[in-house]
Amino acid sequence: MKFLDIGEVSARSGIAPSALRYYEQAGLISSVARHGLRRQFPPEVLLQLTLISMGKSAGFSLEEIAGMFGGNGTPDLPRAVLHRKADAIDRQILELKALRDTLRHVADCPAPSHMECPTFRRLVEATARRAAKPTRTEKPKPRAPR
Amino acid sequence: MKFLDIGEVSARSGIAPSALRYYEQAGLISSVARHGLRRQFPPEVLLQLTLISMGKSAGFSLEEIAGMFGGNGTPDLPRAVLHRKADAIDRQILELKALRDTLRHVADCPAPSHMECPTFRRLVEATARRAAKPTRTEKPKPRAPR
DNA sequence: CTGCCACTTCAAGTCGAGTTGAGGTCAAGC
DNA sequence: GCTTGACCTCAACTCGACTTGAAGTGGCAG
Repeated sequence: MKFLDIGEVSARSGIAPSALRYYEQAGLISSVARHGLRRQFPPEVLLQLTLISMGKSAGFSLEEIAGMFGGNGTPDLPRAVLHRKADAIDRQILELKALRDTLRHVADCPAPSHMECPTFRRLVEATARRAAKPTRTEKPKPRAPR
Repeated sequence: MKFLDIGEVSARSGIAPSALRYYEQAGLISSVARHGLRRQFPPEVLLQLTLISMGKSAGFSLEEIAGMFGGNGTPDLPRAVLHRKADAIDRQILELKALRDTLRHVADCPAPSHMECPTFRRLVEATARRAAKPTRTEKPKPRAPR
């Protein structure tokens, strides 16, 4: 009875109905009924959508996100995989901190060319060193996180 | 004299030559000469590429990255803008932490449906609350960070 | 009962970020 | 002096994530 019309979901989540349909097709969310033609979603969908946008902003593809939290909102993945994802996020946080610090430094450092500023180089090189260790021996292709 | 051939740059950075050419076209990096046809890059390009991949993994578009660190490797943006970018990254870090915690919780919580687990809801809702404050009054379009 | 309007489907289009393929060039090693 | 292999250009293609457009449907207001 207390289902949300797709328009409702769209309004509350800020996500276009077309995108919601797309997500449903991709198995990220699922509607439970129709009112006329209109999809009706269970209220949890709002939580799921939050999860989805978190995942997206973390650089995961919709497919990966679907893997983390299946259409039911519960993950179908083994714990170990989830922990590995979490670890990946931790590494990404480190990178983001480096980027943030670099940015702030660049904003404040009066040096004419940052490429010569030792602080700058240190910041960037620290990251380069971290990024340099290849996680997988197979497939050295960098595989952009999109 | 001590320039790097594009092949060298590709090998050291792990970025395909085609991508390097693409970046050059996009104004993110610039070659300084040719050896025959082959592009020669100054050594700083490796630093710039590190910056670029940091930016990419932070979810910035190539265009935004170009804005942060112009082709010269030095930013052409006013300090305030850079600081705002840094602040945006800080917000993203918070989101990532929430996602990571959610993931870890999901991996460990034995509850049958996470949608009912109060810890889970708290985690997600905390994020939703943060994400809910609209930064711009104009254009409520969420504008995925890609 | 009639409109209206937000939804529906399905196909096609768009945008960013590259990759791929055809046809060409060049400097280095044999 | 050839051949080879890695690069060159330019156009076309791919892929993910959606959006847009055309043509249709159905509940609700008047």
